[in-house]
This record gives sequence, structure tokens and C-alpha cells, in this order.
Amino acid sequence: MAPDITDLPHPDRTDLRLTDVLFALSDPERLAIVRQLADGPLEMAQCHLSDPSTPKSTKSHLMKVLREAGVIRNETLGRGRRLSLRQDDLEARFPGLIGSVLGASVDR
Amino acid sequence: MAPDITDLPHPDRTDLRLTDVLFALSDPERLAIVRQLADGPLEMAQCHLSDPSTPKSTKSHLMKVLREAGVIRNETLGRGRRLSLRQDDLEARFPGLIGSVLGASVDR
DNA sequence: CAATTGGTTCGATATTTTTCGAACCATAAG
DNA sequence: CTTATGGTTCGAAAAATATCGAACCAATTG
Repeated sequence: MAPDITDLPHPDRTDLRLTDVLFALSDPERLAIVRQLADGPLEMAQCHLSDPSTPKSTKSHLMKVLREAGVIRNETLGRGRRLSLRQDDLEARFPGLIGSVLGASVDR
Repeated sequence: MAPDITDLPHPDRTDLRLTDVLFALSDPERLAIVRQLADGPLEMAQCHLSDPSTPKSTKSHLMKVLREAGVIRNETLGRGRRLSLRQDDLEARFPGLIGSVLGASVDR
């Protein structure tokens, strides 16, 4: 049977590409999502965008870019989704990178 | 008199924006340029792209993106240009970032 | 089972970024 | 002064990304 739509593909730790990760982090909205997840996993419904009226399809697309780059994990939880930062995988593949990004002061 | 075309604008250290820097570094060709400059300044003519037949206008545009993000400095030197990585400024503004990027293994 | 909630996917359109030739500019060399 | 070299800028076209509504799907609730 075909893979259930509810479990989305995640790249393996060893397959993470630096340029893809940097690109995913280079958008302010996506970076803000990552900052929220730095404090721990979050249900997607509790992960808010700067503009709360953003359509859900747009939000879903932002998550897709982050997920496909290997920055976040997106798993089914109940009827929603649980988002988490792949901090260990990122640290293993690109030591120091995610820490410096999270540590950087927020842009004005 | 109008500013000479030969000295290009560079953002001040304090004005560097994380997302712009990450975006500039997120392109494989631009990242390769940055890696070359990690060993020290280089004349632009000696800074080679993966495809040597790339038009000079394209090469110039790659440098523009890096310069406007504050990643590199581009100064007149003789009849050419001297390129350098703004390592100190990057380190001051985003501690650890450029080091982790340069330290990361090259993508396959 | 029906309705609601929370989310993905698809397709079209808008926006951004890239590419590249042509024109142009400044310096150095003849 | 003329030519060659090394580069920027402009404008148009191509390619990549983002946005968003509609359709759809799965789990929970009534």
C-alpha cells in the first residue's frame, strides 16, 4: 500500500545539505518558526506566524521547506501535528551552526 | 560630485541582517566563493567559478549579492577588484556563524 | 454517521531571483 | 591618444519561490 499521507518524508541526518539548510533559515518567517521550536516541540496549531491571518496552505508550505531541508520534524500527533527542531541532527552534521543562528540577535 | 562607481556601497557592520547573510550563503556557487576567500583576500580575476565560462555579468551579480549582504568586501585594486571576506564583522555581529559555515564539510 | 478541527496537496498566479548580452566605465599598457 | 583588461550596470527573458483558494484527508467530537 502507498505510504500514508500523514507521515511525511524527512531527509536522513547524513543527507542534510548545508545550502538547503541555510536557504530554509534565510526567510524571516521560517527563522521565526525555528526560534519558537528552539524552546521545545510545539503543536503546529500553537506555532504562530507573524501575521495570524496567513492562510493555512501558506503556513503548510513554510513547514514543508523547513522539513525538506531537514531543519524540523513534522509528525502526526492526534488530529494535528507535532513540530520539532532537529537540533541533534543539525549539530551532528553542521557543528555550531544552529547554535549560532539561534544565538544571533533578532533582526530589527 | 556623485560617488564614483568604482567604490561600491557596503553595509555597516551593525546593519548586517542574519536572514540576508544566510540567503547569500545559501547558494552553492556563492558559498564556494566564500570558501575561497576564507584563505585570505583574492583578486576577483583569480576567484574562479565552478564553470569558468560563466559570463562576467553573472559573476558580478554573485559578488553583488554577497557584498550587499555584508559577507564580502569588494574594493578597487589597480584595474581590477580585491575581494575579501568580512570575517571580523560577521564574527562580531553573528558570533560563531561564519566559522561553522566554513567548518562544515562540502556538500556532495 | 455527521460535523468540526487541523492539516496537506494541487494548480494557478504573483513575486523574486537568476542569467546573460550589450553598453558602459576606469585603469594600465603601448 | 588608442587599445586591452577587468569589471559594473541595465534591461529583458528565464527560472525558481511564494501565495492562496479549493479540494481533499484523517482524527476527534457530537
